[in-house]
Amino acid sequence: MLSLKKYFTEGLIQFTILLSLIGVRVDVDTYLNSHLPPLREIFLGQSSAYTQTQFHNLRNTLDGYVIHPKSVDLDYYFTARRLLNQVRALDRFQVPTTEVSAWLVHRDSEGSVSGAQPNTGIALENGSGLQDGTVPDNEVRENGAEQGFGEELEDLGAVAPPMNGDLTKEFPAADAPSLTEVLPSESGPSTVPDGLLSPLLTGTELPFDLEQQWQDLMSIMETQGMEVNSTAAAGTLYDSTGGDILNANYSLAPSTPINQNVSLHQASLGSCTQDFASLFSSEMENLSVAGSSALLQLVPDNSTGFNTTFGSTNLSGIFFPPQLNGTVNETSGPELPDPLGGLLDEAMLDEISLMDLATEEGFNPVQASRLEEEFDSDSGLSLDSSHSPASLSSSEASSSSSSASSSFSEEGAVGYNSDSENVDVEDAEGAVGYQPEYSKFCRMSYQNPSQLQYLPYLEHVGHNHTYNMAPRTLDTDEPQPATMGKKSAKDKQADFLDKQMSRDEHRARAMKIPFPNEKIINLPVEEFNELLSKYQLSEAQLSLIRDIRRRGKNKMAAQNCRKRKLDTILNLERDVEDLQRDKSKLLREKVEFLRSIRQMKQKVQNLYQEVFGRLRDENGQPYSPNQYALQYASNGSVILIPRSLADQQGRRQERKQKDRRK
DNA sequence: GTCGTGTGTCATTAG
DNA sequence: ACCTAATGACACACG
Repeated sequence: MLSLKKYFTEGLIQFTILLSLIGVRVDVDTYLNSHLPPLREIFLGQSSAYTQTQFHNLRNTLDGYVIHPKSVDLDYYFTARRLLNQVRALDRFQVPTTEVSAWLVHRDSEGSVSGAQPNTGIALENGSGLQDGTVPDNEVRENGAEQGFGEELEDLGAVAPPMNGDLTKEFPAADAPSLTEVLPSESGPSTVPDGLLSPLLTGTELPFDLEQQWQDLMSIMETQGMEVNSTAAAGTLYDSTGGDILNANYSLAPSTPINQNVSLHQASLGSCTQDFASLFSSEMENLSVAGSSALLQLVPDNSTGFNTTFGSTNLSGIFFPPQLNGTVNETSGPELPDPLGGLLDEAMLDEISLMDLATEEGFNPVQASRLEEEFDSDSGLSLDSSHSPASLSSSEASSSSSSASSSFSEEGAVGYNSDSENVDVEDAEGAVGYQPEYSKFCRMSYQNPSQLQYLPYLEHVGHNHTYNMAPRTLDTDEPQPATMGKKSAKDKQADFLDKQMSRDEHRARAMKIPFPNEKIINLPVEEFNELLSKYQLSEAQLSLIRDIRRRGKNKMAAQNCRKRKLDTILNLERDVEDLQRDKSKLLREKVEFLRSIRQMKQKVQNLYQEVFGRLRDENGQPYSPNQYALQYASNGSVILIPRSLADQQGRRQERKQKDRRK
């Protein structure tokens, strides 16, 4: 089959070359299954990448280069490839350029927000609005977040739900203990109320679908569609619809939008719910029960102790375990090994997996940039415009430079004038001078000589393909150079049209063929047969005429075929250039994303350490990071669990992730 | 003389 | 069956 032969030779080879040059792996199945027409066409049908489409006919009928043969289908194909490349390059790790800024502010007994403790090192990009401590509680909720932080934090990308250290004032502690209950103030020991562990230990059901909220959060993060809801950030830290303090503090309000740039006015650990929700695994559903008494649920109490503990604390980020972060904030308390125990939500891990991979494997932005540079410079495919065409035709360049200024006709005329083959004017129909070389380009379906400026690689050609001619016929036919040089444009055009098929022309003359070869070749079959019928021709003449016609048509076909090949190569080179540019662009974007993710992880780490460092047990002693870790349950609760359990969870999480990727 | 390139031609195939 | 386009292969001319 022609299609198989053709496409599996030309088309497939070209694609192979192209794709190998750019280092792209082709998933043929993807194309075949995704109904992307180009590759399907290559294998299954018509493709203009290298097709038998009759370009010459297009040119003949539409005046040559006006219709560029560049394939739309090919463009479509490469567009599809580009998109696929983008997807592959990003590898699902495209995370919003996110910056988290969380604020921990406590309110004093008079109800005003105050920065009871100085910021302990976590950058408070927008901390000024709260640390004055003069804003009334409600004002903070309603105005502070919206005005003091919401605007400035719009650039921040991550979700940092607000914390409120004094939740109980708005939401009476009823069913569940608040975070502050397990976060006694530094001024005095606090005991964990009996009810502290109850929500987890007893499996108390939360009125809110925190999992759903978490899903929402993740979806929002993934789509980078986070929007600031300052009200939620400041005032709706706790669900106003639920009386459950725990829920109020550690869960998102069901309808609370996740904010990309949230400043945590009135921040309390309760608001960490949203932070943790971004990170912690849903597996904590089980953990909350299995954890037994070892689990401490971080819930606020009604005392101000929480305020003194977490006041003016910037929870700038989402809690990330150090092993994910790679860098530990040494200024924010004791080192907290593996604080999250790998209980990050799969989705989150999925998003950052690539980054982790990158950072852990040394793929930092600098190296990425270097990689990019190497890619650009050492791709094995130099596609700069000055280079690519060179291979195409060194003669093209030379001929362009040498003869670009001269018109085609002049070039041809000179070239053929120097030829010794002079042909006399033979018949009245236009077979004027016989200048085979001059006519070479005339029959390439480019009827307008000016179009040949686009074919510089042809200009220098001055070959004499009369090698099969009998020597005697080559001597006297061609006009003298002097006369050619003085030819008028009209004469040149006539020559242009008449001069071709030197050998056949001579043969025709020798055989006394009564009509020009141009007619023999170009007349339609009917007219051609009619022409033959008008003359009494011998069998030898008829045979020659048919040979002339056949060769003439085949000559044009060969020229078109070569031109088509050349166009295909040029288009492929151009497409490779485009793909190179796209790849470079995507690589740059990738580096930027990696950088953003790293920053976000650092903030998360800092926030985690900040929160953990402020936790106190019933004796007022800090928890050892070697023994405990913060976890976030799927129901939104922030809990303190033994590290061994956290590690176990982390391993489980990793296995789950690995399985998912398989 | 050799090599690369351009061209013409033939044979073949498919539409 | 014939015509034509397309194309691989080959030979030749030329620089």
